Amino acid sequence: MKLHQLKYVHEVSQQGLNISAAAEALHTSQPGVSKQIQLLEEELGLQIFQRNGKRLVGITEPGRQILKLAAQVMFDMQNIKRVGDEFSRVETGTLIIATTHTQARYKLPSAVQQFIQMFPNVKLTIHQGNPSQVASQVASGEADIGIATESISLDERLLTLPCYQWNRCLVMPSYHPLASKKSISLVDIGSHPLITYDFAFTGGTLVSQVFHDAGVTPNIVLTAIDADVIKTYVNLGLGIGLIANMAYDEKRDAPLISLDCSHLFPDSTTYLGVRRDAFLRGYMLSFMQLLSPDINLKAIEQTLKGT
Amino acid sequence: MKLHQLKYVHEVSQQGLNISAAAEALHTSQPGVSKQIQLLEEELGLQIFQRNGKRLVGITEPGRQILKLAAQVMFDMQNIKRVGDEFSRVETGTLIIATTHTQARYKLPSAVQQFIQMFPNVKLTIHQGNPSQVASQVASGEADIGIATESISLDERLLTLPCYQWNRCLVMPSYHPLASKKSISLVDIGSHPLITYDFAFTGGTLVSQVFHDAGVTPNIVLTAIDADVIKTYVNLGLGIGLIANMAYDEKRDAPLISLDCSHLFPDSTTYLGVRRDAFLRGYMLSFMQLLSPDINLKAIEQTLKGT
DNA sequence: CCATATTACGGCATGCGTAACGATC
DNA sequence: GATCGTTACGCATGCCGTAATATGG
Repeated sequence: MKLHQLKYVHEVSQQGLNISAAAEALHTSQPGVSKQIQLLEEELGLQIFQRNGKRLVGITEPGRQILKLAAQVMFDMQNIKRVGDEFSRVETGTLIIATTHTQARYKLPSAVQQFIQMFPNVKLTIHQGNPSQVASQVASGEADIGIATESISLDERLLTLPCYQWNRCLVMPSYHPLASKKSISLVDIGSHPLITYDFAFTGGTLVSQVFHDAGVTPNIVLTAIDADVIKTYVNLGLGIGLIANMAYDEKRDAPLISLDCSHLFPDSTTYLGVRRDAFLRGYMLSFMQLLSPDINLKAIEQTLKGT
Repeated sequence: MKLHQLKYVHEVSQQGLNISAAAEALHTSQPGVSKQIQLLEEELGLQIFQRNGKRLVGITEPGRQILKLAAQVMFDMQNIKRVGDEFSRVETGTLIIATTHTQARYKLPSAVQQFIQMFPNVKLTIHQGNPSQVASQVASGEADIGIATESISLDERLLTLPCYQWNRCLVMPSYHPLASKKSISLVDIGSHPLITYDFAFTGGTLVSQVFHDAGVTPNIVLTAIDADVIKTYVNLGLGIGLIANMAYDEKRDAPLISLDCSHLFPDSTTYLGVRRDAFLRGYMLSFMQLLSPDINLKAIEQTLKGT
C-alpha cells in the first residue's frame, strides 16, 4: 500500500470519479493513476469504485471508508511536513482562516494587522462562508482555523474554544422616534419595522427565541447576510437595524445612531475551532492569542494532548 | 516522504534508539534503515534523533512530534487494511482485549465463550493489566478494546462507553460473627480485619471515600490485586473480604458466605474503551454487544462520526 | 464518434543488500 | 576490541510515461 495510491483514489473521488481529471490535477499520467488504483484494490481485496464496464459510476461502501481513512492519512502526512517547516522554516508558511462576514469585517482586522506585521513571511488567506461551511472547511483540513458564532462545535474532530462574547445594538436614523428613548424594550422593537441578519447566519435562533418568550412578534421586513447591507437599508428608511454591537462605529456610520440592547438578549459567544489532530504552527497559536489573549495556555495543552 | 521511513523511525525509537535492532525487527538491512532515516531528516530539514558522533543518544523535540504523527499514520494504515479485511476476509482476523483481572476472570468468560463460538476464525487475545495499562494499550493501538472500571477515560483519543454497573459484597467464613447479622453497616466492617483490592486497581478510592465520609477507619490488614487471592486469605481466617459481587459464586466459593453491601457503597461503573479513530471490525462490535447488549447503536453512531 | 478506462512496454529512478569504512564506548 | 552507524556500489524492483487498445455514452 503506497501513499500515492491513497492520493490517487482521493483525487479521483474529488474529481467526480474522473480518472483523467484526477491525473491532470496530480500532474501525472492517466494510465498510471488507473494502474495504481487497480493495484490498491487488488491488495485490499475489494473494489473501491463501482464500475460499469470501464466507467467509474460510484463508490462502494468499503470504498467510502477507505476514502475517509485516506484523507486522514494525507492530513497526518501534512502534519508531519508542518513539524518540519515549524523547526526548519521558522515563521514562514501559510495560514488559512475560515470565518463569517461579520467576524472578517469587524473583529479580525486588528488581529490580522498585528499578525502580518509580526509574521511578514506567512501567507494569510481568509475563506468566507456561513458557519457550517466554516466548520466543514476546518474539519476537512482546507482551513487551519475557523471562527464563527454557531454550529462550529458539531464535528467530533473539532476542538472549539470560546473566543469572545458580544451582544447586539439597534441602529437607526437620529430622527427616529426611538432615538430619544432612554431605555429600549422588546415591545419598542416589535412596534417598528426591523431589519436583521438572516437567521441561518448568526445567533438568530437565539434572538427569535427571546422575542418568542416575551410574547412579542417582531415585524421583520428584511433579512440580510451582513451588517453593512443592513445599515444600508436602515439608511434608506426601511426600518431599524438589529446588528452585532461591534458592527457599529460612531464615526463611520455617522448618520446612524446606535442603542445598546445588551439588557434584552443574552450574550452570544464566538468560537474558535481547530482540528483536534492538527499540528498547529507557532504562528497559528500566535494568531489565536492575538484574537483572544487568554486562550493560549488551553490551546497548547490541547495540542500536546496526544503525548 | 515514504511510509517505510516512518516505520523505520518508529521502530528505532521502540528499540531504544538502536538502528541495528530495528533493522532486524523489520527484517531488513541496517544500512537501509540508516539511509532512509537520513533521507527523511533531510527532507524535513531537521534532526529527529540526537547524535553523538555516530551514536543515537536521544530524540529531539521536533522528533518527538514526528514520532507521534508517524504512529498516527501507521495506525491509519492499519485501519485501511482492516477495512479491506472486513469486506474480503469476513469474520476472520484478530481481536485483542485489554482488561483487568476481575473483568477477565468474572465478567468476560460468558461473552468470550459466545464469541469464539460465533467467530471461530477470529484469534482472540486477552491482555491483562491495571486500568492505566489497559487505557494506554488501547490508546496506542496495541489492543482493540479495553475494559476497566477506572481511569480509562483520561485520554482524549479514547471513546468510553458505560458497560455495566456493579457493587460489592463481603465474604467470610460461615462461622464468622457478622454472618448472622441481617444488615451490615460500615461500622460492622470497620470493627473487623479487612482484606480488599489494592487501591490502585479498582474503585478503591471510592471505597475509602465512603469510609472516610462515615468517620470509620477500616482495619485493612491486606490488599491484593484480585478476588481469588483475597478469598484465599479470608479462607485462612485473616479477615473478612470486600470484593466485587460478581466475584462471589455460591457453589465455587462454598466454604465462604457472602453478604451484599450495595446499600453501603454507590455503584461502580465499568467502561468499555476504544480508540475514536479506530475502524472497528464487525466482530469487534459484536463482542461489545455480547458484553453489554444495549450499547451497539451508540457505538455504531460513534464509529461513523467522521463521515 | 468522442471521451474515458485498461493493457502493453521500455526507460529511469529508487530502495535494498553486501561489503568496506569510521567512530564510539 | 567490539558494537554500532555511515558510506560505497551493484542489482533488482517498480513506477512513470508514451503508445496502442477496448469500451461506454
